[in-house]
Amino acid sequence: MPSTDTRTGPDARAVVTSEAVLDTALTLFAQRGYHGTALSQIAEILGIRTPSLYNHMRSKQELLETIVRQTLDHVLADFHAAVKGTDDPVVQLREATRVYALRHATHRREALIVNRDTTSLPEPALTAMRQRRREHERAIRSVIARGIESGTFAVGNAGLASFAILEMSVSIARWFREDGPRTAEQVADEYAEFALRIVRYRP
Amino acid sequence: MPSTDTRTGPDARAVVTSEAVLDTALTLFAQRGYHGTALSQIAEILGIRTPSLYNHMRSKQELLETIVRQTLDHVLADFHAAVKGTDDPVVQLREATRVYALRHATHRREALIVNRDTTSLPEPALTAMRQRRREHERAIRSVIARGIESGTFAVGNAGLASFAILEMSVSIARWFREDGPRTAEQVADEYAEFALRIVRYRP
DNA sequence: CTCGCTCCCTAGCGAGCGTTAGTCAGTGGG
DNA sequence: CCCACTGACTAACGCTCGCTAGGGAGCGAG
Repeated sequence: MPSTDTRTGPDARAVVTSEAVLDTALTLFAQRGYHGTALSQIAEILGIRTPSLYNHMRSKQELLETIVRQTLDHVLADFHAAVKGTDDPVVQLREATRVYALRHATHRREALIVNRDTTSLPEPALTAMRQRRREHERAIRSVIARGIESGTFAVGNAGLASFAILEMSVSIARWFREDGPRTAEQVADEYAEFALRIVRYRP
Repeated sequence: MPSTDTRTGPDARAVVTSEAVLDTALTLFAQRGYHGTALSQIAEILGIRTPSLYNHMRSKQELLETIVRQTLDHVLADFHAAVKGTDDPVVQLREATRVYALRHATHRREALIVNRDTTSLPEPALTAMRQRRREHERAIRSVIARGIESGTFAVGNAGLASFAILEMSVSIARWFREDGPRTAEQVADEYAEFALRIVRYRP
């Protein structure tokens, strides 16, 4: 949440941090998209004029790049932590899906921006970010492939299954509400179960 | 594909139809997003100047609205045709998923635009389009709910499952290639099978 | 007290946007 | 043959965009 000054009145003067700028950008980019958001809108919410934003950031593009890079790094870190403890494809796929789904429920704005606006990044950032996503997808795919090899999973094509699992999780960011009937953890558990069903793991 | 004049040379004069404008908009909106696309880019591809576009359309917004409305209408028509012949939830869910997935493979550009840029529509079109999507989602959900009631499906929550099934299908538009290893029909069949697995239908 | 730093402000630049108005060349039908 | 229509053009509009320059108020440290 943007931390503005507590003073009010005619000569109230907002005091803004770079975290507040990033947070507001997060909200607006998620709502209207990167190209659909003007810096003036970010500034207005923070209670300052547009040029003052430049005390806290270098450019609009840098804002987007920061958001995307941080998010993808977290996703990869989540994944590696999730699969670390075991070699069992069942546990690995369940855990990898669970943390991925959980992140999309708890960090909805970041997820929406990454999925909608990554392509608006300039090169070379675009290629770097695409590579991070591919890395994650390939890792999931190889977990499924090992499960197929060992006869634990029964699915025609590991690639198709990995796409389906990843993208159904991404969608959580679109509909999940914190004040809804289910907690983020409950939803993540359900989706982890869906993932195992897709690869037809029968306990 | 844009149908331009066959003449070439220094004084070649492009001749453009409104279908060609829509088609080019489809390609660019899908590639760069609605806000990320300028009319000048559409005009350049068609080989005309920007103002000439107005001989074939009313506004940029109208282009987007046409794309979204047509696509969602086709999705709903697909669905109703798919479930018409039977009351069996298994067949209905498989067919509904199959035609939805198939459309996302064969009409990738439309699907990408609907999913990314629907929120850029002005009211009241936005509400109308959201309602069409909800209608579709609710219809899928009720198929699943009937399957649960009859004991054919075993899944905790029909809503969660319907979201997962719909959104994994949407993702096809992101990776499918016509010249890839699988045909659109094959992919659609696989995803229809995934849908039944998610609701744990055991043949 | 005062110096220097932080961070806001106003003013303004240059570019690009979607859109309108008005013009003119080519084409097909009477 | 000519006239109306189609569909391109140039010119220009008002607006918004991201961003820069330069100035000044408030605050903490010495």
